[in-house]
Amino acid sequence: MSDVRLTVLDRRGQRIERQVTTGTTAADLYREERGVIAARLNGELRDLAVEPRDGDTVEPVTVDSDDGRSILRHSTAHVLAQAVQELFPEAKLGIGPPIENGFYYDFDVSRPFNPEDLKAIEARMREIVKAGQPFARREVGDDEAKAELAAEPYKLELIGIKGGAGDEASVEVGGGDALTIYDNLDAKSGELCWKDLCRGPHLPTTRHIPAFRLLRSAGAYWRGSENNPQLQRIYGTAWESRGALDEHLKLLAEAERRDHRRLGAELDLFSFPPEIGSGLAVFHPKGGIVRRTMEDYARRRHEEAGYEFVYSPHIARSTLFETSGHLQWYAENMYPPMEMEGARYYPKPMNCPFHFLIYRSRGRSYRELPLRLFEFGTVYRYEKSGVVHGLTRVRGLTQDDSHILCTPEQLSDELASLMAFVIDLLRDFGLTEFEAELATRPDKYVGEIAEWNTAEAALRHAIEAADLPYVVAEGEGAFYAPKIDLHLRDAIGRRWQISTLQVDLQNARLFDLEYQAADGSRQRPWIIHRALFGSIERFFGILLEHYAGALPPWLAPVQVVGIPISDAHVPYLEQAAGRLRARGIRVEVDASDERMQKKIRTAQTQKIPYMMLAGDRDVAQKAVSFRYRNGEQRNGVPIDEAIEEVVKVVDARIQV
RNA sequence: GCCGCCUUAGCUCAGUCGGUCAGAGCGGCUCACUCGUAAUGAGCAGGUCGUCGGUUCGAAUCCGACAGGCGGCUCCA
Repeated sequence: MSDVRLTVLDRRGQRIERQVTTGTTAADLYREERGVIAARLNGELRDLAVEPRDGDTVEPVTVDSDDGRSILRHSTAHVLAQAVQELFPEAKLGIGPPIENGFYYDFDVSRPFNPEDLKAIEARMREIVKAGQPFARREVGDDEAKAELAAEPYKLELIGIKGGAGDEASVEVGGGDALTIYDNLDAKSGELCWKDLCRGPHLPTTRHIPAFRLLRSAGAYWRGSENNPQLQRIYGTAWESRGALDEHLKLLAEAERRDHRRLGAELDLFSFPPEIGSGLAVFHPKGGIVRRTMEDYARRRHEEAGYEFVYSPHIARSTLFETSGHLQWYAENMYPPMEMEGARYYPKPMNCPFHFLIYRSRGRSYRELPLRLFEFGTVYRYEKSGVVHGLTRVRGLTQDDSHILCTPEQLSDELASLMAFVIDLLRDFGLTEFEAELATRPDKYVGEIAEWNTAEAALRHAIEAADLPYVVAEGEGAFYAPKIDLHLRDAIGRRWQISTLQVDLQNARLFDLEYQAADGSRQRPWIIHRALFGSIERFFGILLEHYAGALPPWLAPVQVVGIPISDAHVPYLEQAAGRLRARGIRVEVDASDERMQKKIRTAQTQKIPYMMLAGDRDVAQKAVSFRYRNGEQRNGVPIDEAIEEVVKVVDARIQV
């Protein structure tokens, strides 16, 4: 009986109208197509076992697509949970969703997992994969599900909150529809091996897992709240092929190689002496050069863009932070106060109140607006001990902070040009891929909703004018302002948050900021807060990772190192170095006792852009020989030309 | 802050069952070598084994607290 008419797409997207018999499954439709592990039925992801009905449209989902990988990872998470419960029968199940590049599963266990446990679990998983257990879906009623899962308290809780979709728990119960349980069956006997409450879809069998690896275990709060019990989470990764897994593991190793904490020590850039305190960095001379170069360049660009430079102290009395609302809203992120002369002084967590006082120090005219106040302002924030991380999450940080005060009419244009300025400056640091996130009014907020809406609209306009890809993060704004967080992608595709732009009307009122308008009336200015690097420290760390330590010559602490073939050539190189120095180039001559080969190795590991060698042949030709970071060399370069080459690259701020 | 792991020389790390276990490589210093594109050789110096407390005849080693770090969670520039 050919009574079911279907529109069937193949993996190339070709549509074919087909008539099949009742009971034909998606698996039957794609029997000939390799790598198809699920189907999209009228746009919805389903198991391959699904039986399409008359008029349905069926598309294949291959394991190497985004959806396919998610399904693969979700199924691998199930295999993980099955292995854990077989080895640790007392383990209670939390949730086990796919995530970017992998999956995890949370368990409530009496004892946390250790690395040996992970090995044993992974071994058991391989057996389950090899056994080729089918994933079988069945729908159950709420009461039925509760009875079956009586021993799984967390699953019961999920059933209870079913419908509250949107979080990761929705992977387990979906939103609204009937509950489903997936049974893992013995491939031969059909006997039940394991089951889990799950929305699906899943791979046809565990054998369809080509490659996976468990990565680590860690504590994680149940349903993401620190008020809930802490479960033990196991992270893993799964891929459509052995090769894809290896690629991913290589990327992880590459990320480790680029770790700015490692590079900071290896290149002698900065350190975190425990004597100073957790999350408080010192920059060594070489790191200092990089940082100062970054700052100098940013300073110059800001000057050109009409910013005025201000300075403010690191501490202020409590009354200032009462006015700004920080003590009311932000106290838990602030360092505790110092008592003096009957007053309490707090280290500042933000620069804004100081800049507002500068604005308020005298009457302001609309003719002065937009007024752009800039400061490399060092602030201190109490970060919980567990979150401090290298330069990207510290307790003392310097923001390239500014506050722009403008009229309501200027707001939109100012934001749009600011956005262009931000992107342009970041591009000069060699960053090219940006994404914006519009963070809107949080639950804890001050001010009027109408003002928030105006501010949010202005920010949205700025993003759209800059033609940036963006997402909206509902409720993620600061308590006093909605904001744009700008993210960038680094050289190996990782996402970092950097710039932040906020529009704020609260503080103009809190600080009673005014300007006199053309008609003689007094008006409130709008305020734009913005930090472009985010913080100098964080940006420093991001750049280091982006470049894997091989900074472009204009930022490199040492731009050229002179390497003599023998001692006799030191004076010759010193002379060339002197000429480079006169052109503003940072150059050293390695006059140590080491062999020339060793000096090259040292310069290479220090990632110095230019090695300038000189031996008898070069001296005879009034030349030097270059060796570059990539190992290439250029011999017999006339000194004048060599100098121009370096100066040109540094001035142009290009990478070599 | 929470869970787990870690802390031995400037760095990276050995150190078994609690008893010559204070060790190596790199780095530093000294001497010799003077060399054409990623490690010349020899010698020397460096450590209250994170800190404090406990167990023990005896602690780098076992236990506890604290500090710092690492991986996550929560939070976030």
